[in-house]
Amino acid sequence: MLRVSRLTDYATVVMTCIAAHPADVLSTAQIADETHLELPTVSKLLKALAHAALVESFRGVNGGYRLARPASEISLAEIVEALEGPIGMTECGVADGQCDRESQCGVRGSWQHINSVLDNALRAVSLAEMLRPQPVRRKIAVTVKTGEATTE
Amino acid sequence: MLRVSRLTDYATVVMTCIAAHPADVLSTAQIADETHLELPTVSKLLKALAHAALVESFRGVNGGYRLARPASEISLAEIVEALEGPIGMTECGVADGQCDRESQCGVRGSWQHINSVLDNALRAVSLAEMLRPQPVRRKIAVTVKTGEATTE
DNA sequence: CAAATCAGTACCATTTTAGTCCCGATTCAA
DNA sequence: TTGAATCGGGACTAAAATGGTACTGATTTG
Repeated sequence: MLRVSRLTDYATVVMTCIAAHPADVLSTAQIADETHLELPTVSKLLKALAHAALVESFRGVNGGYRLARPASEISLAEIVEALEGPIGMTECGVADGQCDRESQCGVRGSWQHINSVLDNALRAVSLAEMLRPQPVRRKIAVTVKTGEATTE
Repeated sequence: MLRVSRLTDYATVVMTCIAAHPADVLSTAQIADETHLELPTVSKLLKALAHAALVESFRGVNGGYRLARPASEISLAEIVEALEGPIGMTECGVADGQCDRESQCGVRGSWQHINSVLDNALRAVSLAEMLRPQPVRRKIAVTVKTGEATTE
């Protein structure tokens, strides 16, 4: 599918929700309420985000979560990594022993290049930017179905 | 996991295999043999690729497959789309009715930006480039686990 | 006509994902 | 000191996607 998992998608929503209240410690229940996500799901997400040190947790009666760093210093890449592990589009090891053909190497190299571009893009977007209502950059991908590479 | 499916990975290998024999019509069996992939799997891949008009098929005794266009005019994006449908990392519709909060819009916009970057990168790589043994571009992504954005 | 080969569909097994639940640990407050 | 609120961690289940297989039919060549 070439897309991020739904939980990761949710995680960005949860993070922006927390970032929208920089001064407060929000409980899981509050966050679930604001984001309209199920409480157990939010709980699971927050555990992963806390584990990645993107949010701070506080136990006890008035406990909850808060950003571990300013929103401007948290990148989309970090949120993705917190939920899905290291960023990379191919398994690289899967097709290992089977393809010692001449063609294989080129494929590997190309995929690694794609990985690098994607990684940089994810790292360049901060949580603070995601907070803004419409931080629309001009270039929106128009996926042309029947054409060839239109951008070249 | 933010990665392309294994079949898509295989498809790039199959395509480079065909591209390595520009003059010939290769049967499914030959391709399976060269790529060391299972024959039924290769067959399935080729059907998808033929359906997307990336390869031409020929029936009958000496039938098989051939590139529909020169390798230089086929992009990685087209191969990915042939196997996985339109490129996009979020479902955009999933979190639709539930998040009319202020934060939501920014998240959407940011993901669309990422999509656009990825789409351009995939479109910029041609099959011909994948054929070359080591077309390594310099920037290889080093995914640092505990640091923040190191590439910025 | 027979053999080779692609086309299409349907099917199954495994893995992954999403979501839920439970119980222990911690903190605050009465 | 007791109890309520809240996080922490793990186990568990159900559903979906994925990868792989099998079967049947159509087409072409000789």
